[in-house]
Amino acid sequence: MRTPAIAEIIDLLSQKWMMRIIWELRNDPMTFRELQKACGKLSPTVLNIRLKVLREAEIAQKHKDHGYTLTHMGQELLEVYKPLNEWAIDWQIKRKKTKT
Amino acid sequence: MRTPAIAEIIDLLSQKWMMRIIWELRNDPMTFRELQKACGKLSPTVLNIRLKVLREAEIAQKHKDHGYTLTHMGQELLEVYKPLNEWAIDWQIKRKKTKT
DNA sequence: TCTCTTTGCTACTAAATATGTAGCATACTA
DNA sequence: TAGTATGCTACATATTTAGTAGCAAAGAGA
Repeated sequence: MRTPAIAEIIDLLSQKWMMRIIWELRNDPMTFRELQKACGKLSPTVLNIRLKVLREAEIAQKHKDHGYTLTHMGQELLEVYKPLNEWAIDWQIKRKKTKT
Repeated sequence: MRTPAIAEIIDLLSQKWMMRIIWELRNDPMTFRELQKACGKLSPTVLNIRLKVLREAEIAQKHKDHGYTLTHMGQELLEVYKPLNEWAIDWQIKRKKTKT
């Protein structure tokens, strides 16, 4: 029995900063340092490792001149963030009601 | 400027094993130990911490008798996994073509 | 040509987080 | 009443991340 596709992407996305980096790349293109700033306290060590993985996974790519962009697959992955975003807004509202 | 809802859920889901635990909870209900086995090498220490966060976030809940289940919000979050799963299958196919 | 910036990225140590194993208290089962 | 399964904690070891400094390459301006 082989690893299901979903398990593979869950593993990849579960690494710290991974989802965030993809999310920040929605504003194509981003330089290495812009990405770092956008994420807050993300060390260059980790960013470099994450970008390497994202490139190998063909989700992001390095642009000729400067900066990084999402590949076509990457952009389609970004589409998944939409329902997540909608869910998150709902979640925030419902939790506010529950609190205090 | 407050934290966007999406950023909050990205932070939560980016913790190691978090996405996986939610995914495994699709087969409601799961005991603590079943969850641990399902995830592979997930230590009880971490599982306990994650479950606490998930309960506070009202995504999972502890069942009276044994085991854990997703809340209503949790089940709706699981819906987001569907487009992710479809994407992942596509991704796996396309990457196979590229390789070797 | 000589600085001054900005780029992507590496090195290295300290801090944070996860693993792995043992085991405890409770509750149910035979 | 001994056995088993439950949720969970403790703690030492291993892995991962943060934080800072800095380098080599590329471009801009004087």
